[in-house]
Amino acid sequence: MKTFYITTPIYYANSLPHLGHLYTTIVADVLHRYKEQRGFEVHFLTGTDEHGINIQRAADKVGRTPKEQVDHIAGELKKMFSEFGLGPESGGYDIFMRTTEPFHYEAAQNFWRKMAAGKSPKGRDNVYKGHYQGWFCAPCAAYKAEEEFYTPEGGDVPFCSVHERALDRVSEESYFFRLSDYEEFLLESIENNNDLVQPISRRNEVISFIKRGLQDLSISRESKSVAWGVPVPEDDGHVMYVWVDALSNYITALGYGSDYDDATGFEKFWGNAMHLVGKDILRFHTIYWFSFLKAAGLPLPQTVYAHGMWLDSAGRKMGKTLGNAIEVEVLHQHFQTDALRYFLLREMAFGQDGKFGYESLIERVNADLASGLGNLLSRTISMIDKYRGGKIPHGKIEEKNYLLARRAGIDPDGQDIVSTIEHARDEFVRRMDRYEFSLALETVWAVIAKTDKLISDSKPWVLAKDETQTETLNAVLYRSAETLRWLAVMLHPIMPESTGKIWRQLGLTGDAARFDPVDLAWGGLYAGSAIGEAEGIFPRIDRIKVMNEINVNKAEVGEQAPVAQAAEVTAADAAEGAEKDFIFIDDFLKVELRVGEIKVAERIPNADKLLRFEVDLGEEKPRQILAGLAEYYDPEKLIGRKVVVVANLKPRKMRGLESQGMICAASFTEEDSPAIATFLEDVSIGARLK
RNA sequence: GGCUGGGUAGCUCAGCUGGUUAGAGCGCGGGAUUCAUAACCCCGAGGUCGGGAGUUCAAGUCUCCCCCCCGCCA
Repeated sequence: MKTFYITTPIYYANSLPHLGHLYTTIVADVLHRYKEQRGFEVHFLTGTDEHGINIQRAADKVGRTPKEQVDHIAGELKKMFSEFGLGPESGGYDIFMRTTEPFHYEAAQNFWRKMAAGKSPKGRDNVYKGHYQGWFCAPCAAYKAEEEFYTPEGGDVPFCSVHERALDRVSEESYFFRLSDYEEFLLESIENNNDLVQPISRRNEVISFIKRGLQDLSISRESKSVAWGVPVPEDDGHVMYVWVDALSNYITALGYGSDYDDATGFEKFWGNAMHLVGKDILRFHTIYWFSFLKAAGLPLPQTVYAHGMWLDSAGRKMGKTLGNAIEVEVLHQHFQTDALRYFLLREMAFGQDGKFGYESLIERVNADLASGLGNLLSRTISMIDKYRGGKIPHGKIEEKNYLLARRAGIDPDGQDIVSTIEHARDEFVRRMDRYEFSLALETVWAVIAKTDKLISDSKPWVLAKDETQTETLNAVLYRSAETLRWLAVMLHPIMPESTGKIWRQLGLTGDAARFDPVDLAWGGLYAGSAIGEAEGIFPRIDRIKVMNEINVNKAEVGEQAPVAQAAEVTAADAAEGAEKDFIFIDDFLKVELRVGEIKVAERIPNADKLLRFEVDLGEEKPRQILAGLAEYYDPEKLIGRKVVVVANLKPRKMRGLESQGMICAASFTEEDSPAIATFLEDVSIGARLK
């Protein structure tokens, strides 16, 4: 049997689980299920990397031992994975690897011994002892060259330019790996094999990095300065550099180098391995890892694939400082796992960066899943129930009825739909095989659209009233149901739970997971079989409601939800004014009210109330205006709207953004929903109100 | 600074080796319809394809210059 070994990185056990962990693991899980359908015996590894100075420090900080710290993080990760259906109980990962396992110590040491015993491609010792002097960034877990740090004014300790914090001075005895002898080997391996490092753009970066020249790598620390690690064999005074220890996990977990055997085996799976990594750790997984493997006389993996990062909806990196991170807990509370899986694979062109916004997630769920796939299932099941008593009709049309079918706009022999869906299937498989998930899903959705059109065009509700059209109606219903069967098989890796529901509603037994999409043949749905009970698989999400819940939620989760001060006109303000004396026209004219068109409207991360607008007042460029309307309006729906703007209001800053004016809205009380002032007639942008 | 990749409809993006009126999805406006999760179907609006120069019968697509953005540079 063909085998496939898929790995996520083992996640560094110094921070709590976040979207990045979830994303990589979901992608791995999708590939895992897909490859299984395609007939591979798959082994799926994830886990935690638990050694190193950072762990030691993180543990010290919270008063735990390193082991307690890593147990805690590993536990949190497992918990998250199981909440999202990625645990072994849901058919997810096969092994949760932890580098503190005793067998890993033994195996990692054997891996080291093997490297040390061998010669480099240039015939020198792979590992030698020397002296290391330099600066080390603990958060990066990397030594820093001169151009990678700077010394702040008045200080004498340099700072890491990535982490903006002090580097550690390291001056000690160290083992080195003869990386400089591996340039040719690496270039040859990578350049001659397009699959080895993907995507191509990343591969090119790795190549150009190697071409600039490689230096030998320090691969140990004295244990008196870093104790939390795997001891260097035969030399307890040193522990291995975390990356040596961590990378080797991919093989030690398979039983390499120890007696440990989880019934899978190195020989069996190492021949076809794929490492999924974030682009930030690509170098370690290519240059270092490939060289280590070569040094130990082991073959390279099949593929190392570097995926992109999720940015916030404005395209910025997510992080604690900006407070714009997507909360895994919030996702779990408000969204189905399958919907999230779909979104993650559909929204990001795999390999590139992607933007993640709760609003776009809701939009995709509503448009693609509820209105698309879910609705197609719903209408199909409902019609079979209503028109055919819940039994799948046969789909054949006799020749004598061809004319009738044509009259209803239906291709009589169904060849049309069969070739369409076969073609889509081929395309889907081709794209999945190239990890083009987003495109693969687009292909499937084109089939959904086509099927919806088939139904709308043939109008089953009309056919149902015409006895001569019995067969035509049968054919429409059958084609739609059989198409859904195909869709369930194709989409299974992405949405295992929902496709199971589709499967059962079609009255099928067995499991979509067991079908290889390549083997799908038209006609697998048996005429006469009874459909299952109808059940909505993707409920529509009320965008405004859920967005508000999410904001409240985030506040509860502990993120500061700063009081958003809105530039809104309230009745209270107005009422106060009303008690005063009359004003003169001049007073009124001091207020410059102008017509503006909303060009951009969006929520501000973490702000419950504020929306950010860009309003075109016919000036050189649109003005940025903030208004406290987020609880009442869906920003997207406001784009293009003409509104009244107080144009000469003194600009002020809110949440760091300057508001250059005010959008007028009316409301009775503070609690009342405001209504934005608008025009019924067409009016030019920039026109003044008077 | 060096090297990549890119700047196409309000948003996200397709547009291979240059060839008739520049496409898709979402959003927006209108129509039609009722099997369905206010879903589905049809029609429409909206782009001087970053700017400039050039090659060509013909350029989003090739060349050069400029501007801007992303990534990599232990």
